[in-house]
Amino acid sequence: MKKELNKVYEPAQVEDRIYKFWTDGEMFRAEPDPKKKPYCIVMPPPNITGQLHMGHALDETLQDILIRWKRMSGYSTLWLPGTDHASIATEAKIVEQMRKEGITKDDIGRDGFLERAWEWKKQYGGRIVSQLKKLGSSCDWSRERFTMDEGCTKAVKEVFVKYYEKGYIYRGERIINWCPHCRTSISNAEVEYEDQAGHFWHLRYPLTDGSGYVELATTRPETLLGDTAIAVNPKDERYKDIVGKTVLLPLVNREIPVVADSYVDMEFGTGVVKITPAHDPNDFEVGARHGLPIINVLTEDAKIVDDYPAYAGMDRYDARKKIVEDLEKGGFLVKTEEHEHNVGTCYRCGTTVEPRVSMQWFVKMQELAKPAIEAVKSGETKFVPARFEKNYFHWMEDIRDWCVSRQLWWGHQIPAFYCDDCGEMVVTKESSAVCPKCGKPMRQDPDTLDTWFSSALWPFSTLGWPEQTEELKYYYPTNTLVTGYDIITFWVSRMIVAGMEHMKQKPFDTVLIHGLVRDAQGRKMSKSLGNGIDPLEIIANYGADALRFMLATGNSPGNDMRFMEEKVKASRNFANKIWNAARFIMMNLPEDFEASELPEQLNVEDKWIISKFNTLAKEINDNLGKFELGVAVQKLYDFIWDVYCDWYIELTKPRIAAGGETEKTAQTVLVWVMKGMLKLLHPFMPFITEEIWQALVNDGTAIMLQDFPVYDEKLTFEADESAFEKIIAGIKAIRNCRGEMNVPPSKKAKLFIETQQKDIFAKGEMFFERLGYASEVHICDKVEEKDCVTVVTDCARFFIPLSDIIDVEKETARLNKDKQKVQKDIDFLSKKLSNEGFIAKAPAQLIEAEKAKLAKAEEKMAKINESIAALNNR
RNA sequence: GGGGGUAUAGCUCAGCUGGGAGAGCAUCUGCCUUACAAGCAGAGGGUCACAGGUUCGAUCCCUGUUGUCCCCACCA
Repeated sequence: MKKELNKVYEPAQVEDRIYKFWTDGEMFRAEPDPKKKPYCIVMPPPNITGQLHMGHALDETLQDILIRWKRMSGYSTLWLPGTDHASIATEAKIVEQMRKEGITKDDIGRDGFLERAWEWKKQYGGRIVSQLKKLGSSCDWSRERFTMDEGCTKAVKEVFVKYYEKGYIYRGERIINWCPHCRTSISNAEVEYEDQAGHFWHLRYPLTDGSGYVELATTRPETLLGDTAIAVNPKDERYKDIVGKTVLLPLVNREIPVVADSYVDMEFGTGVVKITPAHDPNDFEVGARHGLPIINVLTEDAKIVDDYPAYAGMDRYDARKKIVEDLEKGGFLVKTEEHEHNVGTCYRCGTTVEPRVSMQWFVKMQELAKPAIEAVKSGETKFVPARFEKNYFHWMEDIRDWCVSRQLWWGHQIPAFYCDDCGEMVVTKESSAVCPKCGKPMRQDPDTLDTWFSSALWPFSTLGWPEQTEELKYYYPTNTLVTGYDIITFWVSRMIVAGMEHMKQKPFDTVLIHGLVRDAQGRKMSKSLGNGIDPLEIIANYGADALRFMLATGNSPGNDMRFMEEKVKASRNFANKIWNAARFIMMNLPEDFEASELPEQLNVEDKWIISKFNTLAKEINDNLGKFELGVAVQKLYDFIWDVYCDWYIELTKPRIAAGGETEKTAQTVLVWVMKGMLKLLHPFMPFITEEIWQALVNDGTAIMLQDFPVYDEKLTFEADESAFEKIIAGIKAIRNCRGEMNVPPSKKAKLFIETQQKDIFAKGEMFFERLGYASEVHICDKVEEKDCVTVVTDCARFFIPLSDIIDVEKETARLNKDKQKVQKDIDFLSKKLSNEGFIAKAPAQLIEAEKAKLAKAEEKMAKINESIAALNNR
């Protein structure tokens, strides 16, 4: 049954082979199975432009842990992978690539561009997928999807038409956020606001009746070209007289009215605002209320339009400078102040967005949002941690219409068609349309849809919707969505909206939110800072298991974490620890060893570890069920390292040396617990656990398809567990004492144990020899030895004759220190137990436990006193 | 302007519904004990930010303060 293992675990020689073993065996495949319960996770589709980064690594790791756990727990488990076409990001990449070749989009036209884009997708779209595999992701790759594949495209059209027919989608001329660099509209969610240092220019506009000037302030003087009014608050006494008059717009010499609008804040600036409906969302509103004309002064790339020859073709910021100069020359500039203001930027490229009036498609969100809000309010869908529900509600309850059209070519082209002759418009799922009025072929809207429009449908489009597939029936609603808090608004909210509207059911029951992986200094990892860490490099150096383990450890849902290489190293060391534990077991197993059930006859230490393992299995399941992956992994670490390796393995060594039946039992228990630990650990460290499993069990089975350990009451041995803890406490006390006295392990000494519980300690004799460095062990009612170091626990005194190094003074001091500690315990406990309130109100179980503790402490105190007295009487 | 996170050992962080504070790394002391020096056995180190409150009992719940980080918001 056994195979030789290398001394050091080398992940690089294992991982690809194991991954192939899984995929060759089609072990990630999921099929609807009426005999099983479904468990489904749809993977947040990474962008095809993307390279694997730490954020993905964390996201994937968490999902894979859950999926592997559920798979082993008997669910029909589908983890559905895929990628996102990422319209803006991908288009930008291709445009950039073409720029290097000296060509533009217009040179090759829409079809030529799309051809290039698909080519690009073919070439790079698979890159991120192969990187995901390196992490050990157990997705059903046979079901891999792409947001622009046939099925998703069908779903997108279906939804668009349905929304349109129900009146949820409309087309209109609105002021939207425009990115002059990406040359497209973007939605509110895609704008990031940041404070920027700027100026506040105070200008004066002359009244046309010659009665003076009106002073106002602006942060954007270049938009003055598009001013169509100035506004004051109707309640503002200062300006009562000028409302209804007109002013002459400087530089442009256009006569524009002074209007009264409550939007104007009297306290701010001069209480007068210039109104530029085409370039400011508020001004747009004011303009609409007062019927003001909308004058657009900027081109798509934020240059001044040709209508203003003095500035035509100038970039908005150059124009700003020139206009301020000209205003100054003309005597219109009163003063310039420093001013910090909040500026919207494009979340993709960081360019300052330009509010711009244009014809766009919108989704009316308010009605659609209601069932989505209700789904979370009612607890149908839960966020973990729950606090993110507040973010969600905040966004949803104040939701604006969603601008879904993009002036891009890479994406789902809007299924709307226009007749150039009569202006008729048709919205249809068909790929072409004929004008119902004049019978002529219609032209499809050139715009594409926001990337998030298709990802909003991801939980059901990937399962086959709009077809009623078996998969859709079986796996929808999906179970857990794992994602970062940064895309709750972009994606999570829109999936819930779409799920409630089209499926009439929530898309998933839990949203597990994780934080960001930051660098060691706590900064965001970013390209511009160059502080990103490549997960693939970490995998190459330490192994995927170490990276996964590190990402799962010491991390709680929703909180950011720092990436530190030392943490990966610690995880790698842990992997190595298990590796060597397995190696130890196997090198001691006989050639003909057959892994078997636990024997009837078990030693107390066997029952001790089996019982502890049983508790562990229960807790791991509990923690995973509550999404406390970090807690679960910590418990596993402690059990494997401290309980199994540092204690149990050491305890088996004398038995292995002894041979015979006790050796055989030890081997059986060693293997039994090891197998159980490997199974518990497998979701976290899939590769090494599979590799060890293969070597240890060697019967062609895969650990990833084994049953996950669960609590089994037959395996709990409370009495044996606590009995053996007494032996451990004794050994620890002896080691502690020897350690303090700097006695090396090689210096063995006799050990006399004085106890009332001889039967218990008798079972530990060989352990006191091996782990307590005793040359021989004597257990008795009363020890009369002289010149002994004495060590005290609550149920025994340990006498170690070390006459050559014993120092009465030091020994007394040591015992007194011990005594002080115990006294503190006694004080604490007796105070607590004499508190009437405590006795009256604390749970009875706790009171009993505290009483027991006090009794033990008092017992220990008596023993210490005895020892001190003996020392003094020497 | 609203909303939220966070404050725990020198560092990075855990701590499940309130019942004597934990890990990793770092530091110190012993150990090549035939699975592992990527290791073993020990040690030191914390008024759980501050001030109140609830409670028999608070790191945990409530209020306020301070520091820090984030999200949202139309103030020209």
